[in-house]
Amino acid sequence: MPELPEVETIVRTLKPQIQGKTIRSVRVLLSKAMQYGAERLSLISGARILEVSRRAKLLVVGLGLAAGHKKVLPLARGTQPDMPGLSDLPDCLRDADLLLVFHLKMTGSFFVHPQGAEPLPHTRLVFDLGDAGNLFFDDMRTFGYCRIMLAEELPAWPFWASLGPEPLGMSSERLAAHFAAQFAKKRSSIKSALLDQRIVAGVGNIYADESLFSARIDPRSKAGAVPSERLLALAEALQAVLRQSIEECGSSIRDYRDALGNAGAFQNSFAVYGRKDEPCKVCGYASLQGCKLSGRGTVFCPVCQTHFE
DNA sequence: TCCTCCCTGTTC
DNA sequence: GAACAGGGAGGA
Repeated sequence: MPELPEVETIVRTLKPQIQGKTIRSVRVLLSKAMQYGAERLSLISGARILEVSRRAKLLVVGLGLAAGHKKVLPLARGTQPDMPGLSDLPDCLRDADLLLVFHLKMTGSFFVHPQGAEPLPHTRLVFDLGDAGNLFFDDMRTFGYCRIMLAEELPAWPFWASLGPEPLGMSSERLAAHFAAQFAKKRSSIKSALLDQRIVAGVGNIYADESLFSARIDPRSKAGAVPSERLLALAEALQAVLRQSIEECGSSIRDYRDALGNAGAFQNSFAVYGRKDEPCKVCGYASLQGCKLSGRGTVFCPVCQTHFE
């Protein structure tokens, strides 16, 4: 389940394989995998891949269209730098003619296969890169998607427009202050708040549980009840966990692989995620407790983690 | 603010 | 053969 560190790892491993390459054509093997902009597929033929980047859990590919295709675009080029909703988009992507925006959801993955390779059972999209091979978008559970978008359309996409800040894009003190301001209005649990992409972008089930354990906060605590010094601990813990996971190329549980087919290593550092009924690595308490929050499996140590009500 | 649904492969 | 994995949309 690619969260921020896994998507970041995929960007880093995919980029050197496809940047600068030209897309000859695209095959759509599952129509719902092309969620938006499918009528623009023909424009992509001959497009050059300018950039591969990330925002939240989304992987964004910037394209420069072939000369004959540019004039077909419905909107005039050139974005205002202060356009709301675009402030988190790297400059190199604002300048692209067209964007491919991917959400990998639980099982989306990329792999560059040799030219002419046959699709696999879960291959949903194939980008023919000519001599550079075929880029496969595989997705067993078919929750993932690709959107073909103009940068100008991003602010009108509700999901994009609602995304909160990048947790690694600011100091831990500022992140803590942001948490304090956002959590104060919430009646839900602090874990639900961490998973809320409108509050902070890119955190999923793994890093929510791990950061709350590291900050010694019970995930069932009411978000607004956690004292500010604990929110600083949480901000520091979240950033540390995300940075360490990126360093270790993400967490490989079940099927996650980067764009070179390699597994990450951060799963070996899990303190609580997936360790229900196992002993706490810090206090030795015999069996970590499990519960459901926001419909997500949650694991925590009832001894180490303080409950705030 | 919470629940159900989407989807398929793995585990019990 | 049921339970489980879970991000986000949509509905209660």
